[in-house]
Amino acid sequence: MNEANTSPTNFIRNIISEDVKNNKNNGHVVTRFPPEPNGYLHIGHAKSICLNFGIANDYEGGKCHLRFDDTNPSKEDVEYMDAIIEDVKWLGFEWGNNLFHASDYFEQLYDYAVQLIKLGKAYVCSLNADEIREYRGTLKEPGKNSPFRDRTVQENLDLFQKMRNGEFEEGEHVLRAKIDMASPNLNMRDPAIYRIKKVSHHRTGDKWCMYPMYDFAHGLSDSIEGITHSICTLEFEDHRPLYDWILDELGVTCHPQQIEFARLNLQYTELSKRKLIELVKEKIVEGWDDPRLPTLIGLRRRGYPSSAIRNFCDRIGVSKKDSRIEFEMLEDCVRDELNQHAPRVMCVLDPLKVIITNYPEGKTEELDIPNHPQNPDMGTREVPFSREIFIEKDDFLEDPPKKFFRLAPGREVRLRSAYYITCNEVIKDDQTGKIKELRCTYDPLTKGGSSPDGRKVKATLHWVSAAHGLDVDVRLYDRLFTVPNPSGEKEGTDFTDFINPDSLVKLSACKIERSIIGKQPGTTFQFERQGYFCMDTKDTTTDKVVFNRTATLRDTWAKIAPKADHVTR
RNA sequence: UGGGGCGUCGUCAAGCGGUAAGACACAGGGUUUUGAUCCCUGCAUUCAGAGGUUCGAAUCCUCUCGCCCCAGCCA
Repeated sequence: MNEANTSPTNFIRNIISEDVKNNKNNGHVVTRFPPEPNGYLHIGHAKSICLNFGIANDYEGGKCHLRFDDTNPSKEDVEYMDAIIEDVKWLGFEWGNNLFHASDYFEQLYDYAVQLIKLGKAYVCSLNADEIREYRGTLKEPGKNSPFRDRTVQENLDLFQKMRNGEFEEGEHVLRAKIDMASPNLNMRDPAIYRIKKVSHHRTGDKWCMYPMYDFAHGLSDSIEGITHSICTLEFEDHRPLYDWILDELGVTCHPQQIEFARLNLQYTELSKRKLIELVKEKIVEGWDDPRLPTLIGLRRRGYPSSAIRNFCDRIGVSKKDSRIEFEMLEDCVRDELNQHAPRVMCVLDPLKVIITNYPEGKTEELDIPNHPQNPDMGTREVPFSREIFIEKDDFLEDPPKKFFRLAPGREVRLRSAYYITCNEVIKDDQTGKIKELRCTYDPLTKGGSSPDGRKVKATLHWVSAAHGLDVDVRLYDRLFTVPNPSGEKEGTDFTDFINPDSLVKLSACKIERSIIGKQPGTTFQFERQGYFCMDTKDTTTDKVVFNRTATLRDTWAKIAPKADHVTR
């Protein structure tokens, strides 16, 4: 293993390290990530991708193949295949020439099936689907043999050839492995390994009218590719005896070791493909790339850096225990990354006009402001300051509670990197009584944000010059569900019952400093004192910039405020 | 007695017979021109429970309890 940049160890890496030490597989390590192209990748897949590709990276000469498990053309599509390739690349992994498809092996797989028939270990069964289910028995009772179980090899060969030739209709026959109808493991009760599907395949076209099942295709694909460790999720644990049976009966030289780990569950979201598809198809969200979704394409649009996701996958570890990760873990990874690299900028989400009465009318000063307070290498930018500015509505309280130390009548605060201002007057709307604007005075000696006499102010506010600021749309995203485990609530409820109505709040007429002009969509900034925001790649146009909130900043005030004696606005 | 798997801090997770790492969360404190960041400090006498083996057990044995997965011609 390489010394630097390796992921934390886990039980799978322990097994592999032991194998390498014992020179099993001549010391080679080959893994694979085998998605079915029937949906978009999500953060749960990222766990598997980081595991498989991470192992390949960390072991000398290690490889990880990207293989599409495309054995069911009625559910799969090239659209998904392209998206998956894009997502794995984005996550930062490479497979070189090792891009494969189970469909690449259809001919070999067919030969293997023929071989199994010749071995007397597979037969064509002419029971229909319902009958097969009946014959299978139940969890507690054994199944019974199919009446077609004892067809001769020749008869099976003949029938199987005819299946391939398209001489039968869908459902008329299936090819089954001949194992044990009394096995306590239902997967071993003569599982179907080929079924007729008169559907054209996105890669092989109309060449085939029958396709291999997962259990048959998967292990053999692994074997054909020389995979050493076939890592999959827990629900396949019961399939391992079948995986091994197929490879043993066929006597292949490469017999990979299947190892199972627990799939990722994340609080306040859903990671099942079926449910994600439902959210998209029912238009509960705006598409696969909706920033509220845990899909990689959605997270990317939301502004999550791939490094944050990789780091998250390292932090959560790998084990066989069913678990549900707290959302805070992911958020911390995102903040950790963005805090270091996101340039700072000021944006007022909910503007309140402030007129600085003693500042000369018509005057504009260009202030030089650092792009990152802890990292001078990120440079500075010019931000115009003038007599009329906007501050955040939340940053002023006419009658502040004790612990509120932002702006209030008679109080002095700092405008970030600009001046100290003191509020003298509150202008209200005659009709509604709502605060319309503030009249303040500034101290010319505090330019840059510090006073020569060393007096302190308790708060620093972000601001945007009214005449110079740009109007932008901002989308505030929050968790998609109101409960940690939407599918695990009381009986009779559906996960869609718990959609968070406030998961998306659209703001318009937010005011942002104009330094963002010319910046690329997809760039993530820190809006000082607000959070991290990513310029939307889809809806940003030349005359309207749209930002997606990636994450808020940690907000200690939000914790204190409800406990403060009184908060009025 | 259908089969398979899993139970270590609120959430993840190391640990593999020698006396409970780490991360997130949480709670205090310090620094601070972001109530951010950063920095300190605290946070499992105990490993689902009960017995047993041992000088010594989260680790080995026995039983009990709890949770997850499996009856697609899906993957």
